[in-house]
Amino acid sequence: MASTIHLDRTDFAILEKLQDNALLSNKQVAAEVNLSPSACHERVKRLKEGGILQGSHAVVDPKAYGVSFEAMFLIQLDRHEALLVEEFLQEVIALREVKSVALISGAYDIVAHLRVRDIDHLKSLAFEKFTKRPYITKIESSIVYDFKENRVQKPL
Amino acid sequence: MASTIHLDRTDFAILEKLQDNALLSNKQVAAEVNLSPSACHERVKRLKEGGILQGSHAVVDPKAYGVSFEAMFLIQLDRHEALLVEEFLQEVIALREVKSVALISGAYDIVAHLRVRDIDHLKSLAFEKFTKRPYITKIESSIVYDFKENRVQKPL
DNA sequence: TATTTTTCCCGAATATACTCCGGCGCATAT
DNA sequence: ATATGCGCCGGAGTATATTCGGGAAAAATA
Repeated sequence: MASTIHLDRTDFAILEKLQDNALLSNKQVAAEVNLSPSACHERVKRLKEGGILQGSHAVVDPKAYGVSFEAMFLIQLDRHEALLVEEFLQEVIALREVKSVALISGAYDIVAHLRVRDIDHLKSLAFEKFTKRPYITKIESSIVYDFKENRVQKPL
Repeated sequence: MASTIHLDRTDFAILEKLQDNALLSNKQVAAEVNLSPSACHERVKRLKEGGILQGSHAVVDPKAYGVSFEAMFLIQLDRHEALLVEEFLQEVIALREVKSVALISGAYDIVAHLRVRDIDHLKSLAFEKFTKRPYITKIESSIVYDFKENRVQKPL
């Protein structure tokens, strides 16, 4: 079972390297954590099979897709039927402009992170894909001036 | 220059595969986009050199780091001196609990996405690392019930 | 303490993939 | 019609991934 796997210092070192750069060759990772390639390979294999290493993704310049800036919508819903909310989240994440969507507690219910071409695009997105919906009470639309992300986790 | 590179359908197909799974071998990608390995390799090389393919990162189960849930802080600042804000963002993103931080326009100024061990951890994080700061007017603290992310971009 | 068991490492061997290069075909321009 | 450039292919050599067996060290057992 996944949760029963015990991770030692070396495992964390491997995870750190691969979170930083998933394209490192097994040989390179092995060298950086002072292991032979075969030993390192076995660990990585175990981490994958144990569900610790869940995948890896290339990062592509959004400009290549015509994105010029990002925005966020802070959304309030008038009622919270679980089914309705789940359906909404599904529809939202299916939009190509949506980078992420979070369902949260508090004054706002949903935070959507968007990638858009220009202001007109943002406008039409807001009005045609969001505002229209009857169960949305309020949308606070924000431009993202700066966004920083930690792709490498560290022990808490 | 990077922005002058022209991407065709095949390039986008390659980008899509690698965003979905950065560990695909060049051979596999080539097969999926109906190209010989050498031709595919040349394209990937060009995409990297052109700054389109910016890197790739492994995704690790947060539970491995003792994370049990996520939270968000919606933060208001009382003044917006650029230098102060930038410094704050730097300090925030440097925290191991912070997954991402966004500086936005509108009623709130900053959205921080956090990974925490438990409620006590969230509490201490809020009070010791955020609330303390004099220039923070208000923090709206939210639990993240659900979070969905699109790791594969599609043309707008 | 002696013995068993487990865990984890290494090195070698094989299979597979990367990488570069020469040449060909097609589309476009002259 | 001919020339030019661009992108593709296939092959050869090299490097890497992956598997396997065996051995050392630690942990558990008696």
